[in-house]
Amino acid sequence: MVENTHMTLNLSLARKLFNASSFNLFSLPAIVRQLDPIKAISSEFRASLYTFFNHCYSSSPLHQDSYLEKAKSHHAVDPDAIFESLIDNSTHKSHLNQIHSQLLVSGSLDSLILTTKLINKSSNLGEIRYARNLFDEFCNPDVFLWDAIIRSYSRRDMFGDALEMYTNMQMAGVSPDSFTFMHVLKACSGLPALEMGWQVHAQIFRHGFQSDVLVQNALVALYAKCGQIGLSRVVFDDLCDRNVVSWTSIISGYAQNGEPMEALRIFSQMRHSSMRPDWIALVSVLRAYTDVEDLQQGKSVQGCVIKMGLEYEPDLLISLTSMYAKCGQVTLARSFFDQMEIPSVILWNAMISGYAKNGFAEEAVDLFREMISKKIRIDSITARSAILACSQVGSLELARWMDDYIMRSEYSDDVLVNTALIDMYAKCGSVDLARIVFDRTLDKDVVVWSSMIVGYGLHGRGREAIDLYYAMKQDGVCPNDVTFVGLLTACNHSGLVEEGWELFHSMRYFGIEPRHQHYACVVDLLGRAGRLDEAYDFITNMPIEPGVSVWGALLSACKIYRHLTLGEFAAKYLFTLDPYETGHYVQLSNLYASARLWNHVGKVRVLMKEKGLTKDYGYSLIEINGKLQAFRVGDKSHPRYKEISEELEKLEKRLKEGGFVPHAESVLHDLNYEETEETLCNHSERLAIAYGLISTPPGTTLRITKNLRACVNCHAATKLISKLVNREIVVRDAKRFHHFKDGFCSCGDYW
DNA sequence: CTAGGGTTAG
Repeated sequence: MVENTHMTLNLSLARKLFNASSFNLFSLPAIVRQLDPIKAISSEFRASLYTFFNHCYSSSPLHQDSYLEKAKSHHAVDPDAIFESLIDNSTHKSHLNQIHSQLLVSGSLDSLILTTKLINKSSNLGEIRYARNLFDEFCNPDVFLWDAIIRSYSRRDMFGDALEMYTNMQMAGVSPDSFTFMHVLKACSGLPALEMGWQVHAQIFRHGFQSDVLVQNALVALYAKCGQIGLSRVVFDDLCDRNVVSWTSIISGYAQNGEPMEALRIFSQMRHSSMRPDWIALVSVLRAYTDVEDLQQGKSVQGCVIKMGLEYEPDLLISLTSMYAKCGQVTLARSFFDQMEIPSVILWNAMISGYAKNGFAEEAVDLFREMISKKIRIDSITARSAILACSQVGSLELARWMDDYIMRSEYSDDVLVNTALIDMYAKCGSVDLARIVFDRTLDKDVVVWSSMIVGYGLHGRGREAIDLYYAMKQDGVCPNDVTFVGLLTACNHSGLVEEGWELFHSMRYFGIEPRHQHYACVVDLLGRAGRLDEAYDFITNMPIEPGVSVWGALLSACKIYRHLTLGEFAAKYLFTLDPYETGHYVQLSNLYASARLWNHVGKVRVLMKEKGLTKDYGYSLIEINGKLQAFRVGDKSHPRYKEISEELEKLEKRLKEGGFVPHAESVLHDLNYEETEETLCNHSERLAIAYGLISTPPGTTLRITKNLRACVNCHAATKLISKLVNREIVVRDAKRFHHFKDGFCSCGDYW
């Protein structure tokens, strides 16, 4: 039979080829192509060929179950189909390379379809340059090929290149399709480039895509990413055939633009329409609830998740973890975190940042360490969250460890990570180490400069903060509102009243509108100079309603200068604005105590009781050999308590000999001073110092962290101690750092 | 011959 002869011929040819070349899977399509032009092939022939394929595939690194399935059908012997399957199953650039050369051998390269597939696969494997090379081999790419290369760039976040290819495409006279617009718009939102987006929008009209759901959805996302949520809404409202993506885009758009309530409103509209949300839609909705911090409602979405059987969707677990972590429900968040089996950086980041944000800094650091020991790849967000946690722990040793880790990681040049390190060192007590990070940071942006300025301010090194500000301007970097918060704080903490006043007024030259914090700093400045009436005038002339920070600054100043009427006035505002903040009551109580108005002190205590407020007990932490030890008065649980109290007695004796007299008011009226900062502080600071003295070699700097602000007595005592024992003592209180040395403090006795 | 939307952080 003729057919049979053909078959035998072809099979023998195939065998010959098989034996001749060191045969591999990739040459299979070329062999099959040699078998052409046999179109009608008998089932017997196919069976033989199938055995052949089977042999090839089983010895190949690519497992082709899907292909073997296809091979049983008659399409299997189509070489292009084999190529297609090979491309689909490639996992490495070397595979693509072999396929490419076989395409050239078999003369299939003119098949745009296969090349498009090859380009798409290259970009999915991250081989963007290779994809571009493939593209460049074509003289007349069609729209699909253009789409493939634009998509490749866009998906790799190379938005500029994507837009450049789009321009080239237009110059080549190729008409875009909906996919072109989709990817071009994605590139515009990635940059983001609103102007370009507008131009593309016009072209979309010209090409008649105004009711194409794909393109319109991309427009909704574009305008949302550019902060033009109103325009997103217009596009969304004009869309008659909305799908689940349209709804998700507008919901997440509102959530991203700080309008979570509107996002949730649209979600309920969506539920009233017959549109069923999928898991991505639910992720967006959860994000909106996260911003609203409405746990009750968030839980109802969790119910929705379970009802739809999506509770094992990994990304929904991430969103639920993140939502609960952000709302402070870290235990609940942890239970979702623990449910997830596949490792995901985003999930770990959500948990770490959740811990850090809610005062569980140690847990955050532990989780970060666990991540490293489990060899889970971190990203720059992990690094930043972990660094943030370290700055809250406050241990300089931990800070050093973190810096060392980052320096050896791929994030040593990451500007955002370095900014976090600067902030961390400053908050862990060493502004000089912060400066080293600052100096090694390349391409300093305004945030890097500002962090360093804020750091100097925190430590009362106002001169250096101001010098750095001039250096920054010299460097051509424009200050922002945060820069000025740092500068003004620095001036406050260093007593640079005139400089601060001038800086405040220079803000308008940079077009920066002062915010509450800036006004509070000025009030603080004037207050420090004793110019209380001026401070009050300043407040009454503020263009914005004075808030807690402003009145708080005034009250502090009144306490220092014992200005009763003005202090009471400020306190009245504070109690209205923020009735449950213990600190304000303590401040007022201190004001009364300093004026020896003991019955007023008592009244404040009653006021606190009525509100159900309890005082925060003071404690001090000291870091010894990288370990933090906590002290509060009367706490005898420390294993070295006896030695500590002996040292303390010695210290008190030497203080007395050195002429230290405790603040008279607080000693006189034991019964009434219960709520003042003196009792709250409880001199835990001195316990920590005593422990530090007996646990470290002479001359070692002591680093102490307190939860409250410095109290007058402890501050005076610590100054003297630093001189008596010849040690530098660094104390971080709730607001700032004090560097005690030779009987002086860097704060100049004003805080 | 391609999917498109989302999650961390600031």
